[in-house]
Amino acid sequence: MKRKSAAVDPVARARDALRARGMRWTPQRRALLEVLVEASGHVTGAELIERARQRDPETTPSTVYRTLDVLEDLGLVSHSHGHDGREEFHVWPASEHAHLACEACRATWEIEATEALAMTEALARTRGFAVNLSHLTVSGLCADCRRSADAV
Amino acid sequence: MKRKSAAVDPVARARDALRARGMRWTPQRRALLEVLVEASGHVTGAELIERARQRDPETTPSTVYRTLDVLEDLGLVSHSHGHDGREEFHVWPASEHAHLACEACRATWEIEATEALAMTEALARTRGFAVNLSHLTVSGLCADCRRSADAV
DNA sequence: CTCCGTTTTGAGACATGTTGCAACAAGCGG
DNA sequence: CCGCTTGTTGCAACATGTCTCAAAACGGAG
Repeated sequence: MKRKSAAVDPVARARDALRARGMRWTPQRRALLEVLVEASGHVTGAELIERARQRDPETTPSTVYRTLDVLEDLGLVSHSHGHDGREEFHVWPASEHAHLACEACRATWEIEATEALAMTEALARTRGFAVNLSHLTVSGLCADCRRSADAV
Repeated sequence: MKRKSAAVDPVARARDALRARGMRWTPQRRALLEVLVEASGHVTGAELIERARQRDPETTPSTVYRTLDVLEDLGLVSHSHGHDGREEFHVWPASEHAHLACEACRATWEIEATEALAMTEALARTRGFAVNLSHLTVSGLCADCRRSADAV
């Protein structure tokens, strides 16, 4: 008998977190959660809508975006903006981190909190500003693209 | 006789810069440039379209955005993305700088290159990554909003 | 001044989100 | 099991950009 433990199954944990806040567990939210457990790394809003539609073609964008907002409040996803401003969702971040994005080749990397510490601490000290690291995307040119640009 | 010196008038300088690259000087570009010389600080794309329409109601969005792209190539404007991903244009930046944006009160500040140096240098050293500081917006909570949040 | 090649423009479709509002339904209490 | 209350959904309109393509026009050559 394969029964999932509520403490381990992320979908069940999300459900409990919602209920604990007086929010509701709906088929739409369940569907998106199922999409999310199968996603990894970064996904755009459009991709999530696309995948949710494969399960249920009735899926509407506004519900997806609203659900993502709720899940972000719960800390289950976080979002930042790519170099072009499009939203990118990061699912179940193991640790808080920022992103690095190359404007030329579009590759991205993660910047762990420790690596950004010098800046976030400086801002906290001099301005009392609390940086939202998860939302941060640093763009520029990666080492490879920089070399290519020099060659021109 | 009030004649403008080409070396001083920013609109004339933009015109020359365009021509030097084999690009053309059109009424639409001139109109946007005139809007820009009267703008200061940060403006969103929508605001620029709005203002350009006050001069010429025929102004179309695609032309405005394309012109802004061209002017960014020339270094006359730069753009970054606000906390919600919307474009924000910075006109004739005196110096390269990043932005700080409070997610709660929407206030913004500028971060001079020296202040961000610790991070940009670290990324250059460890990853060979060249940060595009002008495009960078760091979001989070400012000192005031952080206090308010604590109070809740 | 006219012609021509090339760059720009404008129109409209499309992409990605956001928002207001009326209808719906989750989950609680009887 | 039935109704209520209140959180959610879906629709449709809007907001902000981007892209394609034919038509217009800049600006240099003749």
